[in-house]
Amino acid sequence: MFSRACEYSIRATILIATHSMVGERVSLKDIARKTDSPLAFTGKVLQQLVKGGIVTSVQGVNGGFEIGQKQMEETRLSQIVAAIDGEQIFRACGLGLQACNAKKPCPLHDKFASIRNDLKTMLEGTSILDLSTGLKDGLTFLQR
Amino acid sequence: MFSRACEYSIRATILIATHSMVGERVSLKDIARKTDSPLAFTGKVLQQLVKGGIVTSVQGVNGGFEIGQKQMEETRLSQIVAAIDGEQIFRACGLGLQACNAKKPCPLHDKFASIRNDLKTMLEGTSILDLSTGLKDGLTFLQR
DNA sequence: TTAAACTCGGATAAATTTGTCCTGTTTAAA
DNA sequence: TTTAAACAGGACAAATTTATCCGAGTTTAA
Repeated sequence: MFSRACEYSIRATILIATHSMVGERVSLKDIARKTDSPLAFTGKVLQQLVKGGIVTSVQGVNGGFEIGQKQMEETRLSQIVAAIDGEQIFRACGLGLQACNAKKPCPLHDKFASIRNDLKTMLEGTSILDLSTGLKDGLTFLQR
Repeated sequence: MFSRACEYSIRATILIATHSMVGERVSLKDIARKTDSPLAFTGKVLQQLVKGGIVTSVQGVNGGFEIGQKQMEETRLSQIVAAIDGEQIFRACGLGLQACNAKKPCPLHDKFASIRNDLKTMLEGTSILDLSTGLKDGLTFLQR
């Protein structure tokens, strides 16, 4: 469904949020370890999120990644997905046809659009905070 | 959502069905042209469908691909997807975590499982015939 | 001022997916 | 029986995604 890069970025962001909730930063090293993600590659995708204004990074000793309280409340999962995988997933035809639309639909158009819209609605309705509270409370997990 | 190979295979199968409805075979050449797919690559994925028993091929002059009436009624889109992309799409965790399940869920588990099940239900409830009739009647399209 | 703990970013490598090419085999018809 | 149309399949090439490596810059604290 999502690319690896996107999966890593979501896992990382959720972890960062649980630390930011208690006023801590997380290093890339810890992120990679606690989300079972390749360190250097995760570093790359996190840079994209920094550029996208979704998380903040601080260099130097005691540096790391963090996300503001307001950011984690307001940022939607859809924004992370869009930042890494692009908007295609929200609009693309299920059969890969460029010209497919409601007026000239592919055979799967209606049925697929329905699912795709449900996905979009779900991603737009889910904040980073929503995903992070369960992890912080030990109700959900990020380990492989 | 689906791989290119899977998109091509679905497009090809739908086209084959519209021809089989009127007792014709379609050549790979025609399939590639009418579904805007790369010929040789589409040939490969069609071989997988032949091996999977979803479509039938006939070699030699006037050969081509076909699908039986019963096959197009009974074969579900889910079977094509499974034959090409595997079952992962129906079971995988949204965040790519191997160990994610209902008892030890990832933060997105419930919301994602819901969408994924809707997709599964849709694919299992859609037959090749369902997709082909609209195309045959000129109500839907396969051209890019 | 030096060392250590960090992120940043370019280069490169590995793996996977996508795509092409070419040769062989089968089949029907001329 | 020859020829041409068609699928089968191996080898290879291109493109994309995933992943690693390394040097450089930044910041804190000893």
